[in-house]
Amino acid sequence: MGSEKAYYITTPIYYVNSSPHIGSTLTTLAADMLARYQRMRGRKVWFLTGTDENAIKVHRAAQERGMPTQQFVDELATEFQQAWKTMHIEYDDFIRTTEPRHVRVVQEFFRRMLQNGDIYKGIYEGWYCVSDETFFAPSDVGEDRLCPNAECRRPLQWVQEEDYFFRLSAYGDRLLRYIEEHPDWLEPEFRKNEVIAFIKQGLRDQSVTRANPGWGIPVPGEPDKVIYVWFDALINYVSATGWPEDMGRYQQLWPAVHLMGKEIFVRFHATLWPAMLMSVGLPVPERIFGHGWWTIGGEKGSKSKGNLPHPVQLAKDIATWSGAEFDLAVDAERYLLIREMQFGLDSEFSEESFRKRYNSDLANDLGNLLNRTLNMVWRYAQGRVPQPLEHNAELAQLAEHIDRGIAEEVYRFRLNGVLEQIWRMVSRLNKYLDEQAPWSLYRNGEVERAQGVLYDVLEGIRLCALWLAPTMPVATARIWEQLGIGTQPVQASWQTESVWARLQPGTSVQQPQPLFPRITEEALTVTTEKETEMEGSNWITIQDFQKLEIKIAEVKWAEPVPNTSKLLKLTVDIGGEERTLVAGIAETYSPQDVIGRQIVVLTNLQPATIRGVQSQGMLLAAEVDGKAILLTPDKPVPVGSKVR
RNA sequence: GGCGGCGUAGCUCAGUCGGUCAGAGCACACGGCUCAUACCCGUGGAGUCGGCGGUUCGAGUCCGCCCGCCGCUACCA
Repeated sequence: MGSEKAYYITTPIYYVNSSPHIGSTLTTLAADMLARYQRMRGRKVWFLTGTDENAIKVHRAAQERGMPTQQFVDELATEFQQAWKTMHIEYDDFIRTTEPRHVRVVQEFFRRMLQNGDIYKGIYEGWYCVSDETFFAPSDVGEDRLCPNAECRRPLQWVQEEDYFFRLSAYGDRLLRYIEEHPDWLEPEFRKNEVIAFIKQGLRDQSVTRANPGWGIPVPGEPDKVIYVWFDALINYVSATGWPEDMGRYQQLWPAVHLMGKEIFVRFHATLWPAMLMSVGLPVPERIFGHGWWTIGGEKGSKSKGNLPHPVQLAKDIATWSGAEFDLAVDAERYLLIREMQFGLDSEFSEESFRKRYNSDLANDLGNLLNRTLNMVWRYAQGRVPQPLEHNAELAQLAEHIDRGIAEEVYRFRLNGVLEQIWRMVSRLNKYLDEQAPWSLYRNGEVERAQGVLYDVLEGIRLCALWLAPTMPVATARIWEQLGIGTQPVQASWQTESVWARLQPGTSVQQPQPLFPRITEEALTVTTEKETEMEGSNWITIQDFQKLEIKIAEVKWAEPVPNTSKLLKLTVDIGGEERTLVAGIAETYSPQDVIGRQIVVLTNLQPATIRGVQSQGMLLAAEVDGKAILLTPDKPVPVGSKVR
């Protein structure tokens, strides 16, 4: 690495309690795209991702599996690395918070902040579960004061623990001033406003240590305490630079551009982290961008709900639907994940719209363009790149505009906008072919003119592939290969290659080979049938049904759950036993409406704490336009009657 | 509750300082082409720009109120 300041881009370090999902894939993919773009533009780039391994929950998850914690995190870190490799994501560094290089720096941060008075000793109070060795926020604890962990449910203790605190409260004004003076620092804009509102309401000091549960980074000089997870995790961005030992490397890298999901933008990346850096005397990050989520039915998709595909599985699906080679299906997925999302906002995930987009953009527009052009090159120019007739000023100018447009979109993190820019050229080329109709020219004996048109289109395709390389590194390499170019676009210099008429006449092109075969209805039907066979149908067996314990209950009491609009807390009798239920029926029913009524309750559902209230079962209701309509017995029945 | 945002063609959304802003893409219909992965190209529909008032010569574009939806509101990697 030279001495010039690198483009240092980061993703959050991912929590190793499960495998990569579509959310972490989105962040990492976006970072990969930006890193590849900057690299092609000739900047030194350092792309960092990694895993967060010090959380107490990780330790517990390992213990539950009867596995040494280190081995557990090793395996999950490997899983992340493999997933990224499969998705054609190429990072420069993968940091793990259990690594000594990170632990040292966290402790150094702690020491410095203790020294300058920003960390002080205080009393942390909270609900503590002895069994889980975990603190819970008051908002997570129900009135029953039982452990929110559904598998635990033991009584919690109100404990006071001597802990260290970070004087976050002292940084509000400095943060606000910095935000004001650097309008592009936090993006998107509407989230910046959330940060401002958050800071303006007043910042509170933050506890940064916990009693040592046998896992985590020890507090220097106090082995009975560990650094609390957020304080530890955020520092990875600096510890990966080699600070403070390798100041040369640090100076080339820091500050970084941070990319993350919106859930950890406001409080952590845009508030706590910059304040920590200010305290230690380091520059704050260069840019901080929080993107939206893929949603299903308006809610954040999650693996536990099983409603969003696993990224690798989605690539396999695309390959199956279309018949595309797996690596090209991966690139197609990369394209779709970026193209189908307004990067700052949430986007609704739909397989169908992914398929439509695949067909219209990749198969019909881009793929078919390459295919039809090469076909004509073989027919009308003996499979060699022909001579241009004259400089095509119009297309050359369009290329320049798009090049500039891409730079602008990249700066604003509008990654879908980058792709929209490129499609201006794809569309123009398809149209240009129709306008010029080289097949007619050839038939009329105007061979050179026909060939000139083909040159222009080939050149346009070459540029599109160059521009698309950060998004689809493998597919664009195939395109250049088919054009007879001996190098890969990802390794090309944007500056020298993003210029009209770089394509060398005379070189042999390859026989056209569809990169992105269309997804047809027939293929889809076959796939669906296959899936049905493989996964079993949607039928459940009578045994499955018998696992459900459904009873008639009587509502003894009902009251709204504070600070919610949809929730009622119900106390019900299920036949000699009282249960508390949280039900989302407040939009349809008031407490008086339901008290005394008989309802249908699923009584052996795993309890869950909702808004601080533990719900010990689920009331059954019909859903009409999103509102709940209660199910009740046709005539009064003994409370506790089984439903079957 | 407080702060912020959104509600524009069937769908997803653009609309910068108020005056060709009533738009794009997809979908649909019709037409053209035949080099191509039944592709590509062209044309079209018309939507009270959430509702009601107001400011203005003129308002999706500013102001007020109302309806609906959403985000943030501290320890959730």
